[in-house]
Amino acid sequence: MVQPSAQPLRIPGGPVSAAPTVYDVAQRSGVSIATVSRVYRNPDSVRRETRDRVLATARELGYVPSANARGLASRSTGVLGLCFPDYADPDAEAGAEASDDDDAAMLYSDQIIRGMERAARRHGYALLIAASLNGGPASLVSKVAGRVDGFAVLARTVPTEDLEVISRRLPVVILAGPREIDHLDHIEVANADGQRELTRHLIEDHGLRRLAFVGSEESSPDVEARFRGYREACLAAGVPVPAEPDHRASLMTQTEGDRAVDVLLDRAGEPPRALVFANDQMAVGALRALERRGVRVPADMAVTGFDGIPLSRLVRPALTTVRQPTVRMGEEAVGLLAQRLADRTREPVSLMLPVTPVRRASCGCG
Amino acid sequence: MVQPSAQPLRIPGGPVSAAPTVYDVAQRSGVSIATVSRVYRNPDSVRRETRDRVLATARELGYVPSANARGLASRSTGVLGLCFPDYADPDAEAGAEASDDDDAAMLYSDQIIRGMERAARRHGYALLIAASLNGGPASLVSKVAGRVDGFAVLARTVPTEDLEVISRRLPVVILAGPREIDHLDHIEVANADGQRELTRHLIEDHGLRRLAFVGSEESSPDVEARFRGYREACLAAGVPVPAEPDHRASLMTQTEGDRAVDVLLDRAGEPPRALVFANDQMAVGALRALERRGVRVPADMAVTGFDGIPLSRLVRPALTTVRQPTVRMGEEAVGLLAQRLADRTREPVSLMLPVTPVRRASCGCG
DNA sequence: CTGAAAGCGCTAACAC
DNA sequence: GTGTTAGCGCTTTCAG
Repeated sequence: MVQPSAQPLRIPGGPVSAAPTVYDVAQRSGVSIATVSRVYRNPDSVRRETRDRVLATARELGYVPSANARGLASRSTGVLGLCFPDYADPDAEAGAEASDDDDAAMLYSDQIIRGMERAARRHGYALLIAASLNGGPASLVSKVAGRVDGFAVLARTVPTEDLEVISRRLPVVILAGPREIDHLDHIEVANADGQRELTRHLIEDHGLRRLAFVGSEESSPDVEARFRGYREACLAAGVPVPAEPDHRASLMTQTEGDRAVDVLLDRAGEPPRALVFANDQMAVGALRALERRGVRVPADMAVTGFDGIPLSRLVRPALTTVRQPTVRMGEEAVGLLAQRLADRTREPVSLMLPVTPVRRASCGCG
Repeated sequence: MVQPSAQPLRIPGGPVSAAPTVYDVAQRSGVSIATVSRVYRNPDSVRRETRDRVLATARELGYVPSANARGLASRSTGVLGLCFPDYADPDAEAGAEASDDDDAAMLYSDQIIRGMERAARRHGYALLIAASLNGGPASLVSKVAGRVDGFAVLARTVPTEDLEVISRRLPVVILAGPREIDHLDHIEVANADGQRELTRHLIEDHGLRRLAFVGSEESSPDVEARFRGYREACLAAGVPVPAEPDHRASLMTQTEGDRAVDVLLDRAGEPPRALVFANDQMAVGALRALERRGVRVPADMAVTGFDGIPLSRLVRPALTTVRQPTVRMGEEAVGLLAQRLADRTREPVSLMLPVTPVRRASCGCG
């Protein structure tokens, strides 16, 4: 049987010809492009017979609807986005290679991706993820923003000014960190609460009263909040309340945690009995430094971190820390986006998610 | 200062007016739309002065380029995709909630996402991820395929027929499983090698000669390959070679692993000394069942799994298994896609990635 | 270096 | 049920 109008069929694997469009399918199956469109968008609105014919030719031609054209015409994509910074702690990567497997390198962002992916799936959305890499005028932003119905941004990934502009066009939710723009939806975690509770535990349950807090040089709202919680616990327990962290690391990496130990223990005066780090990475580095110096943990020195990264459980002694609800953050983010997509006039929401202290060996528990 | 032509500026947070387009920016900054376009695509081709003016109005208007329109016009998106089945082992989810944290629920697909995300980032692509949920005629496919420059599919996620059609239009790489379509790029893991080595270890290093293999009812190429490796090891060691798995579970879940133990141990004849499961989930379930029955692992019974999921390390005794290079699979997938995008005429590639046996307590090691 | 004009492939009213 | 007709917002020659 000879094909009426040309449109030569292709041999799979051969060079690719121009992709067939609704027009090709329509012409070949003897209907209008509108009908072809309907077959894909709302199958029931087309007579069964017609539909089958269209689907058959589509298949025959290798027709794949262009989501771009679709999005352009319908102004919606069915995709949610996530932008985050290019976290790449060289220490972490190195540690992972040496480690038993890949899990140690699981990052904060990976967990959020997991949460968002699951939630997005439930809501019928796909997820577009992009890490900032710095490019042209509106690189990351234009890459994601123009392609999704709404998206989440990890704090400080996108310049506030850009966010301001974009958020005028589509729903954006800010994750972690402070609410940079007050009319946006926002999700943060109870940093202060977590650090306060952990510190209280050290002081009251373990009877430690000489503590040292290690923060970061760079001002970070998260770290500040944690320090605040630390101070509150000291205050409540009648322990001297420091005005400043005992040490500020230049980066919150393992190497810097290691260095912090040297700084703190070589300082004049009586050394602390507990090292409270603002994140797990530094605490892990500290564990190594202490071992090297022959300081026993937790017998001679308690150590705590913050975040609850997988690595915290793998090190010996296992690290006492405060776990952030990362997966849940991702889920909540999708929830907020979905809600705002449904009602743009809704009042901006700010969620504070609870954290959970995890007591392990490094503080003397377990 | 009064604005010349209307285009009212908006108050952040207020109701959203129609999004500004190149036309708005062009008109307002006194250039043509072509120039606006150039400013974003190739900044150097526009006089600095003009460019700054355009960028300024763009910002003022809250202009965000539409990636859809861009993709439509330029036929490329800068996005790679990943499709995978909606793995949702109820057992795993439940276990995770009870567990210390979220890591236990890290799935195979999550690891691959990690690998692809990192690699995509390095190659300058964003990643679109979508789990199959079954929808209209070409649901998953049309959602992803029309939106990306190329994508990876976890075996059996998309009907082979659909894949056949789509792969005529854009690069596709098949992950794991058999190469359903022989002219596509393909990545698989050395299932047989891994299982053979693990089995050899059980027989030669631990002196076990009465083993039982648990596969799946549903025919799965991965499981078949693992069983093949198992048989090869038996053959090489002079142990009786079974024609069929000793048991086939209906699903490869924890519950079924539990059931398998009952079936195997309540069978007439001498019970096995080692249980070799085709995946970790079942092995974990078996561990629980054995404990309940008072069978000591590994003293009375060795147990092994396959996959190397995080949970395998968390259970007690820790599970001996074979780790799949999941993250690397994701990375390689991006690599293959990037290469094919650069040269469509390239010969199809099939990669076989090595796996690594992980000896832990459940087989008598560690 | 900049502008004009022709699409890219699809959806969405609105007729028939 | 199905066809017609406009765009959606941007890129891309081709002129100037």
